Amino acid sequence: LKKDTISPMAVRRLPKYYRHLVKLQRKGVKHISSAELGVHTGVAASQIRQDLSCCGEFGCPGRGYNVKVLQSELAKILGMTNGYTAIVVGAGRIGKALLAHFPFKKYGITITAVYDVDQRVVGKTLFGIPVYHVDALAKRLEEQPVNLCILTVPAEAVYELTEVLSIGKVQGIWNYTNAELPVCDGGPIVENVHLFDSLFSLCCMVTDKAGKNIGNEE
Amino acid sequence: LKKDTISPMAVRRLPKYYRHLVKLQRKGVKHISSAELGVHTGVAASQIRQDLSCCGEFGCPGRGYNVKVLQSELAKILGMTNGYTAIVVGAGRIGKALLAHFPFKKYGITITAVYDVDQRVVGKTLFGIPVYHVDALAKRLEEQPVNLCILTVPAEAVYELTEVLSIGKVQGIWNYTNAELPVCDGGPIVENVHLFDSLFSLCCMVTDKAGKNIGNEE
DNA sequence: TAGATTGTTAATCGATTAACAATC
DNA sequence: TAGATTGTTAATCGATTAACAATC
Repeated sequence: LKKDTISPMAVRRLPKYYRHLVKLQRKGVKHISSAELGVHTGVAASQIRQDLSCCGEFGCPGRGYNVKVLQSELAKILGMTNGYTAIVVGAGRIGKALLAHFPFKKYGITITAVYDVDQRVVGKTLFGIPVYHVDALAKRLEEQPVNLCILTVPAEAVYELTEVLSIGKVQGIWNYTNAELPVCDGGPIVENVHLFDSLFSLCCMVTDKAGKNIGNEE
Repeated sequence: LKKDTISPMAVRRLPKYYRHLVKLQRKGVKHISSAELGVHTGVAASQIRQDLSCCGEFGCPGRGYNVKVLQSELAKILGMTNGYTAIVVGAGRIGKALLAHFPFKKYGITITAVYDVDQRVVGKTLFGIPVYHVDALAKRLEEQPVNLCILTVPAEAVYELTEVLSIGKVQGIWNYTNAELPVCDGGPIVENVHLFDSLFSLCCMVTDKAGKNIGNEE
């Protein structure tokens, strides 16, 4: 039963399955059951089956999933085979760290340009990618549309940039700023990294747990 | 009705409320209603009231929430007033980017040490923080426990390190590696950044949406 | 065939939203 | 007092888990 939309919660688990399948294939494992995959990923077997079944029928009753097949099916669902193009807006430390370390190419994503306001980098290249001034972004998006934008600018700049990216028909924004982007319906899909929220969710859980332990074992 | 545990979903929204309250205070706003806060954060008003009420009663019927009071209450709940200490394990680009840019100090977190295996940085300082060899980690944790670890090492190193951190009684791990950490019950709480999953969740949504638009308006 | 494991339906659980008495 | 908005309870919604017939 292939559904027309993957549930939001499933979408967040599929990359985790993919990561594990890559590992399994490297080890030479040919088949894996939902039960076994569940042990490694910390997800219930029935949840995995449900997540996978809404994208199509990849499994084989009695034998489980073919690792190679499932991996390549997930690669398609995750958009790795679409040849997506992306730009990096903001060539600060985070932008540079991503350009240097994140294996975009390996997963089918081509970084076509970097944008910044700093005249010391504009006109040069970073890791082989040409750097343009942010002022040129709107016009360049018109001429050469891209699928994704990796946004690593200071929070003050997001209001204007979100508009430029929306008008420029960017389909997805990977947002590293700690601001909420003012996108409207039909605009780009935003995936927030929100490191601040992530760290303080952790601190909150640590504090919560430590508070409960008073009077208990510790 | 103050509950003894904050729901996992609420924990992930509290930092977002905090961020917005800081903005409001900067603007000089004294009071805010759940309805108004909802417009800015994209969360339903009743959801906000429920999230906040499980931490205590901060609001005032008829007037809303006092911005200053709510902000400082959230700071406490998020652990910002605990004077947490943290170490950075892995002094690569990501570790350095965080040390350079993330305002740990501003939110009550003190980075006490950095650990790496690279002899070129061991013994020096990074942004004023001393860098030690990872081999010294276990012993140093015994002598000087820390609350949090920011883990920015290659995935191969996580198995051993998770054990060292668990034995060393680290309470929380902010995990930047794309591996799942093998923590056991009672061990540190792990908050996964999982940039890979984040990017490909976005790509999956973009692909999903683009697929549905075929035959529609576009 | 017997054992294993799928895809799917039904039951449970938790999270979100709506409603409203209490109250500033 | 009248208007606004809280905290909380009840109703709804969606996501997770359990169960099992189908099937390799």
